[in-house]
Amino acid sequence: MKNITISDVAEALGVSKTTVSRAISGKGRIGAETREKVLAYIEKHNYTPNVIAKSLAQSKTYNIGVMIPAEYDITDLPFFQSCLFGIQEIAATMDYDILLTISKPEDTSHLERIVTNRKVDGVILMRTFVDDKQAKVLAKRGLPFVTIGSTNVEQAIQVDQDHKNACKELTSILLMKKMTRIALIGGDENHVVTQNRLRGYIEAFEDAGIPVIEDLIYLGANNQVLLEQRVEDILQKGADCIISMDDALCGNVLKKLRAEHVKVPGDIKIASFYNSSLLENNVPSITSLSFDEKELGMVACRNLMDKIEDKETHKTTTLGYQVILRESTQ
Amino acid sequence: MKNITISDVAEALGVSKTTVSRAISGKGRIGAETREKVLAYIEKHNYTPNVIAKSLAQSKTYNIGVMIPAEYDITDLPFFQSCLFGIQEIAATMDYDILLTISKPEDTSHLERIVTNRKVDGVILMRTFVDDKQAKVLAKRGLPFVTIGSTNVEQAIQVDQDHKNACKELTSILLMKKMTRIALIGGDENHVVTQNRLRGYIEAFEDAGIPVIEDLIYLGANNQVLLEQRVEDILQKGADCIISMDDALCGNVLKKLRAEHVKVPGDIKIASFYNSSLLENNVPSITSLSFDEKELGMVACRNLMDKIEDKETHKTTTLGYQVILRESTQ
DNA sequence: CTGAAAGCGCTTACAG
DNA sequence: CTGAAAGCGCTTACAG
Repeated sequence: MKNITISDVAEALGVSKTTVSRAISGKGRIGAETREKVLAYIEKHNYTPNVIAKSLAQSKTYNIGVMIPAEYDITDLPFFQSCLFGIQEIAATMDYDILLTISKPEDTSHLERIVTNRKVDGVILMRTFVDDKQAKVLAKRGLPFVTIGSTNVEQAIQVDQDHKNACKELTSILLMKKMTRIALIGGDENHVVTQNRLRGYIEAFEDAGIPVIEDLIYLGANNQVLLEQRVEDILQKGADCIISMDDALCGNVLKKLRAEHVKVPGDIKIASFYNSSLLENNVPSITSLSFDEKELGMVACRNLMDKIEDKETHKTTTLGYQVILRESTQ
Repeated sequence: MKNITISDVAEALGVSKTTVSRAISGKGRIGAETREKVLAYIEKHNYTPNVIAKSLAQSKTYNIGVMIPAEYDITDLPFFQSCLFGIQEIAATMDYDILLTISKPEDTSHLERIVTNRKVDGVILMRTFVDDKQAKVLAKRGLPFVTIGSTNVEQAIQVDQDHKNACKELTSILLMKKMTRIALIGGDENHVVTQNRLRGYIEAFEDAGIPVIEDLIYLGANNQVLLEQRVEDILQKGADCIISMDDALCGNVLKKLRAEHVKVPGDIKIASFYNSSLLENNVPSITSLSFDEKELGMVACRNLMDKIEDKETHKTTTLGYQVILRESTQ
């Protein structure tokens, strides 16, 4: 039951290992006839190459690392799963596999381990941070990597959804609908994406010539108690709309409003990000920004593959969005 | 910038590669003094072993494969993420990495590829099926593997949550509360777990000496239209309670009930599985069965590691559950 | 306790 | 177009 190797094939066919290797890889000159002969034999005796040996000889692993941040709310966000799906779809077609790592973004030990152990040819970071330790590690090591989300680490190949313009367009529409006291509740301030959304929000006000009410901007709400306080605050300040930066957050906002007997959209309008299944069943239906996460993963992976194989790559790719207006802002 | 190898260390220290290898691995006799010397040098020049070379020499990859089913509702279920988290936590401590593959359970091509390419030392199947192609492939290849969920494939090491008894206890409680027309809406009939839950449901009726109403059992509801029809059916048949086999399903049931102006728990009681964030914000709060997914992943991984290293392993492990009674069944 | 040597299964200059 | 040989960086009987 021992595995058949390239030597076995060579011996059986009376050719050299070199020839067999060439027939398989398609690299180097080789006679058509010889190639056919080798390929036929291989097929018949179903020889399968030992990828580890190939790895060692080529210093390639045919693995890509995918880093998922271990966040408190990770179980709430379908985002990563959809995205991963896209990555895998592309990777599989190129005969690459995915080495998955879940870790806290400030803890680079897992990342350093897989890099040090040379277990991957490149890495995809599923989320970027304002001070991005992981991106820096990769830049320093000189390993190809792409970030999902923008970053100021120069060496990164970036693929991003256009959160800034998405948030800007949403805010503009709300302003057009005569809301002006629009509260913005945000996720982690260390996420680049949070900053981008904020920028979009502000630009919308600027374009409309309406002053931003700084008081209504709340970033970094990361627990239920704090969030409830903020919602109370917002209500007291007489806001006419709340934009939440993700559906999990928005779900909690809605919960609090319900508890306070505040009607949506009667008393206050509501909008959210991601259009995920989390709020799918909410009554009223929730206005939301929608992105294509699977496509995002596919593009990220394709770019990484290109970079690994030293092909030309776009340094930055930005994907679109949809604004879906529903009952909650009517 | 070339990587320092075991030969470099050996040469620098005037010892043999064998000695260096032994100092690092801790295998084989070696003098304490020599070992210290090697270790110190390695530390100072931060030598890191080439895992690929080690792999080739040992025929080990230090990777475990994790197979996630590509299901229509995968984005809805936080289950896999929590479980994965547990797996990775254990794997990392053993210096193993996770090779993740998402694929349709009837399509074994991805699995066969990673096995054929010898990219993993063992596999965890995240879900089992009544006719489990993936488990069969692994059994045939003789690779160590553990299944999350039970299976009739003999070679499998199984780790499961006690869905049968969980469902039985829940049903018993509902029966005790004088509900008897309890509808059961299930997921895919090909999932072993679906069958186990059904068994628990039936046993509860048997134990109570109450006849099961076959008419109220609906398995395989996999789209919204069909589901809505079934809910209409259930209402018409005068059921007093609906148990849904997962929170995504339950969310859709609740949506339909709301549309029909049926009050929960006034007109009908509701119970669900998983106790996930999906229904966290629902009003009324939903009675649910709760499992520890992360623990599940940890146990699965630990068992696989043991199997890979030829240690004793429990052939079957069953983890507990909690019944959380809330407003929806009051 | 230590080392020389073969081996893991490929790839790839180099030579012909 | 084809091959002999060295090399990738480890591990591991075997001998001493």
